Amino acid sequence: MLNITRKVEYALIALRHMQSKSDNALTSANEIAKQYGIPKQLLAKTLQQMARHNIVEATQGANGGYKVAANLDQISLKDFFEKLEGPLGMMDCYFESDCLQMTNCNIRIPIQRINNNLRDMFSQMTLQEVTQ
Amino acid sequence: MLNITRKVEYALIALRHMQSKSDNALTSANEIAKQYGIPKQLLAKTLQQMARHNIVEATQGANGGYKVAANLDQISLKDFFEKLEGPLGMMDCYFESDCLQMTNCNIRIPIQRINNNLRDMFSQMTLQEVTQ
DNA sequence: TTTATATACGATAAAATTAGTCCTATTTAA
DNA sequence: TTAAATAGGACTAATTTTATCGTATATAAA
Repeated sequence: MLNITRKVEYALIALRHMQSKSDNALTSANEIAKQYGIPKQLLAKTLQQMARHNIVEATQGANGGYKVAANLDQISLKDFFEKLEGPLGMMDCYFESDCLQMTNCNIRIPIQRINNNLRDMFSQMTLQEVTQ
Repeated sequence: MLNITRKVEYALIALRHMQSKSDNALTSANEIAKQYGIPKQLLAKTLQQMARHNIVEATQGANGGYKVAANLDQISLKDFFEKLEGPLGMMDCYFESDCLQMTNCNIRIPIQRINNNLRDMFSQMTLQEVTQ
């Protein structure tokens, strides 16, 4: 319960791998996929998604690849998770309001308190802490 | 991401509902299911599971039902979640060690740190805080 | 200019998990 | 004896997650 997704897992592995290299070195999706036994296409999509969010920078073509583009200590884990997977919360009604039971629901408020704690916690942790 | 399951949600709704009644009053699965629009059978199973863990106490037969049996302020949310859904952690390798990539994995240690934070947070919150 | 190796990305399929239902047994008050 | 309730195993349906397929585009190097 409360598992992170493979996508996030792969993204973290990739970031950490890239951070261990010199600043301008490029890393291909293939290289990471092989080394860690990760499905290449899925990893590629994840890297592309990070590129769209300017977390990594892509270089196309032969000898291309990715490198870290952002200051990872300025990106909270909350933001990182949300960039990859969308809203971070224990129940959807934190964000959406189309639950039919809303008027009857007796745990909405307390769940929101928990949610806030959870989001605060991940807001205070940075990507750097995981990938350094 | 990081959603709780319906089972946990239904359990919380049921507990809160029961807590709003006088101490020895019994509540049937049917009553809760109707009032909150929850599938009755699924709710019943959830109540049964809580009964097995002595969170609620069941009375069988006609006019039977459930009532809160435990001191909810002495049960952490972590324990509650784990009673209903098993190990609480962001990645299974926190508990299991059969991941083939273990030797290569570069994020195991940092993820364990996050996990510890997460578990600590839910260890410090009580069921009572959600259901009061 | 061709080829090989990359990224980009939409569409779809497969797998796993979660949610819900069905059925039967047992218990107990009326 | 009947009705209403819990107990729980087996199964089905729905949803989400994970992975693959196919094609387009970019670029370095032969």
